[in-house]
Amino acid sequence: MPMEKHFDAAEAEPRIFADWEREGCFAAGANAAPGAATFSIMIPPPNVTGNLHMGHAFNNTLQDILTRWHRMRGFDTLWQPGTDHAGIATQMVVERALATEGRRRTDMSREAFTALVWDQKKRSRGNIKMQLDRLGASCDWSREAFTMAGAPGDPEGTAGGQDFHAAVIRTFVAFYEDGIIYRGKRLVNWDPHFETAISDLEVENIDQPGHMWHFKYPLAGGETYTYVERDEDGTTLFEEERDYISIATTRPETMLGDGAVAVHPSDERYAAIVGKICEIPVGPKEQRRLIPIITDDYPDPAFGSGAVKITGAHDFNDYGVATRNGIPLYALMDTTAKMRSDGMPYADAAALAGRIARGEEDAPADATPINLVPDDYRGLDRFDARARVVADITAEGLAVMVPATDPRLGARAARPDAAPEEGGESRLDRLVPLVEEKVITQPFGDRSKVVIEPMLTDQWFVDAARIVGPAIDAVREGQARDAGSSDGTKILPERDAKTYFHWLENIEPWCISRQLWWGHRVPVWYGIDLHTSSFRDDEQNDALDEVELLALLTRDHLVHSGNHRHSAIAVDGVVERFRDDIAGLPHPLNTARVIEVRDREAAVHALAASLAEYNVSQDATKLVYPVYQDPDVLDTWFSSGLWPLGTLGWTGDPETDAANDALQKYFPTSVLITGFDIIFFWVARMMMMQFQMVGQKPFDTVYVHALVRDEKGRKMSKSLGNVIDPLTLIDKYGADAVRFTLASMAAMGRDLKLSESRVAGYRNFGTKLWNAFRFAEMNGAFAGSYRSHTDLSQVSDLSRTTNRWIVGELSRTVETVDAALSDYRFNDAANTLYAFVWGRVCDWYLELAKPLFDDPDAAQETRATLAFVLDHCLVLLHPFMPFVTEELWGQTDRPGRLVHADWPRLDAGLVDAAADTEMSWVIGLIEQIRSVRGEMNVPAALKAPLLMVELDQAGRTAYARNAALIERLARTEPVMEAAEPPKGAMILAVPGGSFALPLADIIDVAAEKARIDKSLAKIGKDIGGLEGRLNNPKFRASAPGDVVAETEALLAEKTAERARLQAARARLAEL
RNA sequence: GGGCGAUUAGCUCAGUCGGUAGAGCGUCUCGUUUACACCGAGAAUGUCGGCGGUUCGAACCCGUCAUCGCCCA
Repeated sequence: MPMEKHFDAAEAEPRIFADWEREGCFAAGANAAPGAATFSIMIPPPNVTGNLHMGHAFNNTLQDILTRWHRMRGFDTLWQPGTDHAGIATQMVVERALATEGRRRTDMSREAFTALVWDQKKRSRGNIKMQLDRLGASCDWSREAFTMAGAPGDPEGTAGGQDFHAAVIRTFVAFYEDGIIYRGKRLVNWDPHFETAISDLEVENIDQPGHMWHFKYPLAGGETYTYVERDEDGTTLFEEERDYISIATTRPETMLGDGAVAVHPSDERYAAIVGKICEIPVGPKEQRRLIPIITDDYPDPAFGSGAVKITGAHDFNDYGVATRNGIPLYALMDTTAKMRSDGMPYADAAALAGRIARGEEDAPADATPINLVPDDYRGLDRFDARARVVADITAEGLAVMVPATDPRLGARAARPDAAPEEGGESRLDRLVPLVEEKVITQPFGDRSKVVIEPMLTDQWFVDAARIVGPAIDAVREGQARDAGSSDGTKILPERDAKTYFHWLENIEPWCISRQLWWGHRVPVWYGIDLHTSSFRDDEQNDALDEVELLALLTRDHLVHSGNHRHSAIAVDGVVERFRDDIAGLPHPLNTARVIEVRDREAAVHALAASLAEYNVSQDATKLVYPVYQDPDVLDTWFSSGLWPLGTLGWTGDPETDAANDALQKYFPTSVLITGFDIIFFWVARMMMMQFQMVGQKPFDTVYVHALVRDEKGRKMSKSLGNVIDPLTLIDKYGADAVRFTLASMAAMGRDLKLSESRVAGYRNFGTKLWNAFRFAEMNGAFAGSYRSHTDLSQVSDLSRTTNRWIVGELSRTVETVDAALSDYRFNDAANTLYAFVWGRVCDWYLELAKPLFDDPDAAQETRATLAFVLDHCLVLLHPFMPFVTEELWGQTDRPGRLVHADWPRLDAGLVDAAADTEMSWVIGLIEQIRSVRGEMNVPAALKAPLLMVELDQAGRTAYARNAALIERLARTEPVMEAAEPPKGAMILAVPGGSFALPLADIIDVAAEKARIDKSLAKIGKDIGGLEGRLNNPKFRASAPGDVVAETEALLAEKTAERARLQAARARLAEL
């Protein structure tokens, strides 16, 4: 039964994929040759609740191409799949679902909530796998990893043999013990929507139209100074007496937390008032806060008024100024970025701040308890507060006023008025508050899309600068490495290594704590520090009396006392250390049992209760020392930073790890394929973390790919609505077409502009391949004596040039494809295959083979050659188009599946130069005849007579050996010799001679003249150029010999061709 | 403001060592010749962004300008 005319992708792909999986074709080590080298790739883990977009399709296609290529070559291959737990994103998914029922996460316990997230994880994990399966990704799912596998609450335990959680926690503890991780109160990027800190990488700075307000900060005590503005030459431009300093700000609501006004030390305009005190022009009049005017290098004298208000707790630049100058950091907002309503009343806070500003009192190390939000602003959203502040200051007349026509007002500026006589009333005198319209860069959370608020909070940080060294060195070595060496890690394309270096060499501390519930909980436990100045064992009698107990019990004391803290992989590991902490306490406190409680509040409670009970019972065995775990979780990237080790079941225990075959075999991994957008997020951090934990690089090579854009070159985004879902494309065109499209466009470091017509084109390519097989089958290619594509003997002694030629072409193609894939030039590999399969095999070889099937002497070897060549097409295309190739492979009885077929190793001796020359000549002749026929409108059905006018020996031999092929493909009668072409015949100049098509009654003489004239013009131009070069003595002197020889040969050939054309033209002129 | 990249056929892009520019798609003409109309045959289309330099020779190397994009601040 003949094959169908098309490959039915929708039917075949799921079936084929299921076969592969069922037979374990993708298992680590499948098809490995004995003693084979390993090849391992770790998938960049997608978000477990996410969906794969075009970028993932691209990324995974490239990984699959490399994986399948190596597996067929007999490497011990592992492609490790898995997902990450995506802290914020996943918590968001579950919280959103809760919100539809009107519930919030805080309505339930942390355990109950995370149980819901685990459920969600279980539900969505299959989605990613399904999508990768549809793409044909040959991952080993039996080893599927998850960045939170084995964490408390994981219903699947340590599936896949990896306790990823343990690896993450162990790493944290190791870093903690080395002091690489530390806790600090610093300004961090705070996401008010998710109420968590995020790292600077998770912030997108976006330019937006905004405003800059100008306000007057009055000098305290009615002081005045002369404000003078001068130009570059020192000429006075403007001078006035002022009792204020003018400040520009884009964030008026933060004025409430100002600690100073800063000017540049070189700014002469303000020199007279440096060191003086000014007043923040907002808040209750009777408690106006006073702040000093200081100097710092940060203010830019040319920007705004040159004076900058300093709000250390709400701006990163101001934070620097404040810490350099000892200015207190006053926090103004709560975790949702509303103006604070906790802490002391405004009057007390303002008074305290005043004493600090006047130097009457030292600023506390932690100014957080001081709430400087005036009572009637408390609880307002930050943007509402901004409006209120602006309105209040303006109402009080402390806004800087300008004429309504000031251009800085932007669109709101009044146009210079029409003259009064035209009916306009002059308003030039009218003054309005100076509110500049300008573009301001604002930070947005990449997940929440809300404006990020710099906030002063306690967080955990990785001191990345301490561990960055080996990560930089390794890539330096990698970039410098010679061919064949595997020193260090090579980043491709090289330009991305520059980005990598730039970031690592300027690395900042990495904030790794997140105020979320979903994630690896920070393995640190706290216990209340009872060694405080306010607690004394007054009698020194080593026993607690009631007075002392009362002091301890004072709630305020416990709430505000410090902490002991210790880190270990579990609470058991910290018990002993807490015992040491309390060993120095009075008896019997020093014997208290260390117990774990839920949180700090519970700890205070438990301690108080225990002390109270002791007071009554005097039973020391009932005394407890409660400790509690840090409530925060770790940044997801901290755990994905361990991906290469964690997925292989690394534990950090030397003995266990030495016995872990997979770890020993597949680490370090061969290559990481990932997008440029996570070089910092992920690649750099993996480098740092693997080096720190095991002292080895995680990968030999990092291939960084670009972005998949829409066909107009725009980024695909939900808001633009131009997202192309890879599954939709796969449904429509099949996975092979999608994969081939992506591969063929994967020029290193360049964005892909994806258009559907391109995908359709490669779907057609699959059909072309399909029909080539259909042809082969109809001609019994596989039914004959053909054995297998690995048996070279059947193509080593071919009698026909056509067969020798195509085998040589195949050999060259294999070489080119291997070279391209070795260099990660996926596009070159794909395009080479396309050109070979369609342009050589289908367009020429199949057509040339048809007459050979009718030749009893050639039919047998031609069938074998055809089968051999087509089988190689399948093998070579398999990494790119796995489905259609596997299906075609299965059309014939085979010992195994294509996925495990041997990658070709062809002998370079298969290339036959004589066969190449002969076939080029034959193809050239056929193309010429076809071209002339087409241009002269010779009916396609007409078999044209063909005359050999003159021809050298090589040409005669070539023609004789391929006469049947030429006459069939060019649709000509058997050739006749003619000493002179008849009048009106069309002349074809070929290497070594010329032919004629005597079709005088058909052709249009004028058109034929025009055709030849055109050819002559073109050839004349070519000859002119060639002669120009050869006649230049400097060319002969400086150019390499082979270039000169090549040029001479080309000139000779062109000159001969021109002579033939000229002769033909002369004959036409006789008509 | 700093850094990186791009500019080649109508569109999307290749172009390795400097040696007279290629592919796919699209367009036009012709064609049901027993693999394929998701096809075949043929054709047209270029100031390689501008200017300058190096060179016997520049799409390629250098400088500069223009436009666009990305990253960082």
